[in-house]
Amino acid sequence: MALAMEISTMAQAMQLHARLLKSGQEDPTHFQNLSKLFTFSALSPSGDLTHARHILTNLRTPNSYYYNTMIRAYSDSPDPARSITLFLSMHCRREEQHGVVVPGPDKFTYPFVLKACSKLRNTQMGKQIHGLILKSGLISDRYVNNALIHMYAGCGDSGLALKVFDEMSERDVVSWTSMIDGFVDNNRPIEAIKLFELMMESGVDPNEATLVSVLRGCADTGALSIGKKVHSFVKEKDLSMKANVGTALIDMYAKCGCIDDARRVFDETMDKDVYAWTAMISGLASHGLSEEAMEHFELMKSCNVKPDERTMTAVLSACRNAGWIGKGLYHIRSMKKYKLRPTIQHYGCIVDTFVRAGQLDEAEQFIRKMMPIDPDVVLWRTLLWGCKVHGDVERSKRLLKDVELLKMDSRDCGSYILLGNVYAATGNWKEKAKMRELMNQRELVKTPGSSRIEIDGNVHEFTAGDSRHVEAEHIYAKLNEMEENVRREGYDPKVSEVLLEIDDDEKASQLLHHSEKLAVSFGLIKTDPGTAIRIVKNLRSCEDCHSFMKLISKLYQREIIIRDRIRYHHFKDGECSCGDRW
DNA sequence: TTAGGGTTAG
Repeated sequence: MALAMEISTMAQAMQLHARLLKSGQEDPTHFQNLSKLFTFSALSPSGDLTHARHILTNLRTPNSYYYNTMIRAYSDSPDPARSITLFLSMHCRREEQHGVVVPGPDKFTYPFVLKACSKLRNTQMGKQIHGLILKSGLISDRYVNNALIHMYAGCGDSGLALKVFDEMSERDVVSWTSMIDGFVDNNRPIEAIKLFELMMESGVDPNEATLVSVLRGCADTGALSIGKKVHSFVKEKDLSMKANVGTALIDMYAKCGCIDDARRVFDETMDKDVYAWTAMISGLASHGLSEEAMEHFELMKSCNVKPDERTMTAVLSACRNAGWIGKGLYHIRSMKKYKLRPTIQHYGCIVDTFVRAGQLDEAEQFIRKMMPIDPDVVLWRTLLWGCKVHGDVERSKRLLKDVELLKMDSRDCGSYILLGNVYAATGNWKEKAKMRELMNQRELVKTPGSSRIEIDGNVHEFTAGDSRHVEAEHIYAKLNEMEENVRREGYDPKVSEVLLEIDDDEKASQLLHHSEKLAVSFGLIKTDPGTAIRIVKNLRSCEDCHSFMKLISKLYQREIIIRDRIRYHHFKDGECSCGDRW
């Protein structure tokens, strides 16, 4: 016991360990202490992995617990590759220093090393380890399978993740959650929501993690009614107080256009941390409520919650949406105070603020002279987009020469398309044609715009020019009919009747979604603003949509709210709250 | 042992 009390620092432990090794004595108390110290240094957030590794290296008879714990610690560290290296030494039963034989991997080893593969997005290694698991006979282990799902999804292959999930004989809540989360992370939120529903039908009780994942899926698709159902579930189970679920709810409501509900959840959330505050600030900012967003930021600081990089992005985007250049500059400078280093996103917000205010000179100077880091394609594209909007042909020509956007990221179709548009705006049709040709040569497929809409709890997804939806024929027929009406008579109020008819007969027809046709927006007229927001959320041709909404709000004398990529637009009597900068 | 909240632009 005396010995146990003695060992309280790593140095003492090392010393004693060396002494004991030398004398050949083995004191069980000592090893118990060493094990405790090892676990502490490997697993506590303040732990020192070099110490833990040192202990492991010097053990005479290391058991798999030590190795597994070390692999686990490495997989959570900033350098997960070490986790794989150590795993390989276990796999090869490689002898470490002092002739110590390394234990082989067991069912605890695999989940940790798979996590490292996921973090490194190393599918190849993940697949090889999957092979080893098959050979080892551990493939029926639930934990191992759950980790495999997570690994494949984390590496961007939700198909393989689903294969593992499907082939599992016994699934638990973690299996379901990992798969749901994997779908969300791989931009398949509709499948995520469907799987969640299937999970409920199967009688598996979701936990907080599941709810958080499915709420993220709802936020991505605008699936408000499912989000609301989840919220009721949260209330029933009395989970709403938890900050993680609260944050997911705030984000979901804000992204579905229900800022009041977001505020309500925020007020109910106990122990608001930086995540919850950031979700609220960013939601307010995207709803054009910049003043309130800044008030929340001040309030957050007065509650002793320190902002992080993401909070600052939300704050800067509030400044951007309000057109506050001075404030934006003030806040990006203030980041130093919080020991935060501005990233390209933060600088991007500032450049965008200049661009939106039409201060293209300032924007360019800022990129060239004020930024301590190299600008990326997105930044140059923001400026180029500004040239197009503000008709600064000379600058765009100069930028095209100087910046060589295409070389910076030759796989990014957005640049080609924007450049093509700029050339077209300057009347340079030859160059525009060249862009198209270049895209073809490099075999770039134009990423189509896509949007999703929820009807009666089902989320439908559409891709521009896509005709795979089961009701596609009807939908496109109606779209064409409406488009014809518009073309013939300007705006035709009969359109709303057509829509009502569609609404009664076939629900699917609300899914008027995007093609880059104006007709897209018609579906909003007889639906609530929340639906309107959700439909146009991903619209590409915002300019068309914007002018169309002005027309509709005037004709129908009602308020319409839509959201483009940056903010919400409130149309009243044909005027938009954003000051109509289109 | 495994899963889990907030960011911009396009």
